Amino acid sequence: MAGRPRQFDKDSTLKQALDVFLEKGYEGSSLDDLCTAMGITRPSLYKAYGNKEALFLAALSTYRDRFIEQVKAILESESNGKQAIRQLLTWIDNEHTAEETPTGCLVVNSGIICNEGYPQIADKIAILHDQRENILFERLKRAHEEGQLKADTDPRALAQYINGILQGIAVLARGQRKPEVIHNIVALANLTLDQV
Amino acid sequence: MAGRPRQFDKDSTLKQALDVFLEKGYEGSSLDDLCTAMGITRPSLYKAYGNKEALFLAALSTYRDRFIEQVKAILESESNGKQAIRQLLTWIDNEHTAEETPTGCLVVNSGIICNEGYPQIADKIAILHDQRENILFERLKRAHEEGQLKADTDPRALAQYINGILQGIAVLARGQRKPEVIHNIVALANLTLDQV
DNA sequence: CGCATTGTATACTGATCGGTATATTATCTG
DNA sequence: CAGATAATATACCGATCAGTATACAATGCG
Repeated sequence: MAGRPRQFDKDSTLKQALDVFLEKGYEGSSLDDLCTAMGITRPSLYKAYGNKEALFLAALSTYRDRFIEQVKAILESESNGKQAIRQLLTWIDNEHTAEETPTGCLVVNSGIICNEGYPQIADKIAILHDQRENILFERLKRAHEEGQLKADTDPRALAQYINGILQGIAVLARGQRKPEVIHNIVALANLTLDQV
Repeated sequence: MAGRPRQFDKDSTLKQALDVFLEKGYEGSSLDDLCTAMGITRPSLYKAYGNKEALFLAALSTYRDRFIEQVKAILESESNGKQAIRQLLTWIDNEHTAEETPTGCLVVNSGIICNEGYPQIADKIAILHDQRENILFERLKRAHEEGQLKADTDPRALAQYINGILQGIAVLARGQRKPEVIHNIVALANLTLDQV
């Protein structure tokens, strides 16, 4: 038998929680912060999501889904694999320099803090890192097979390199650095792509 | 008139505090954690360092000093600027893959967490980031002037790129990733250096 | 309507946080 | 030794943390 219906939209409150986590990090986001931003009270939050860690994991999942969806779309938008990676770098550049608030990347930010003391989060972060690398790898492997990369280029190593570039950019975007810095990094990463 | 002498070595306890901050981050390191690792009690810590934030800033300074000293030595160990950067990348690689505990880089780790809520720390982190970039820039500028880089290469942009690579590696080193990943990134960054 | 069910609001819990007041201990000076 | 000074140890402070017990409000079903 159904009782009183939930008086908020679970997806939109989750999105609001995600914004808080992005800005303040996992430990830095208190339940007061979260409840205020989500416009609900603590018992409602716990009924809907379980606890703080489960809420974070749920937010992390939506973040991952959004991110991977966009990355896949970009990687498939170009028939040339190398060109697809260049598009990805440009997109990441815009993504991290357009916004006002320097939030960086939730996966990178959380991976730095939560590797100890929060095993569930650490495990999930590790999986997300692997997923990212693998998406890049799959696309580059195809490019390699299609002869768009040099024969002696290792698609796995190249995927790890691009992934590393993305993480370096995420760190810089978290600070209040000038957008120019990220532009320059992307430009030089593109130089690398000329050689593989 | 001197009273009771301090019963611990301020430098060595600072080093122990640094290890805690490296492992657990600023917010994640409680005073109990710090006092236990340092082998002193809270009042002693406050007498010697002021408070938690001042202790962290002091630890950050020693970390900076150690880091910059080593970087400068490496950058000056080679007469060729490009070769010096390659040495630096190799050193960073060893540094982040040799140790057992994945600590990453204190500047990178702290910059991600403390950019809001701890203005003093955020300011210092920003300065340290600039210092790092400038050390790389100075060396690359010299290399440029000595004709070791292409005429149209911008030493500033290249310094920012290398700095970004170092930060990406620091993120990866913080996780429990395979050393192979960092090796591959360094190898591809070296490819970039062939082109500048 | 009456009842079961489920979400919401208020107010609270024990634990832990950074920081400190008080008292004691150890040193230097005279 | 006596007194001044400074570091130590114990025990505590208010604030905040994540999480919850209790009471109330809103729905569906009969």
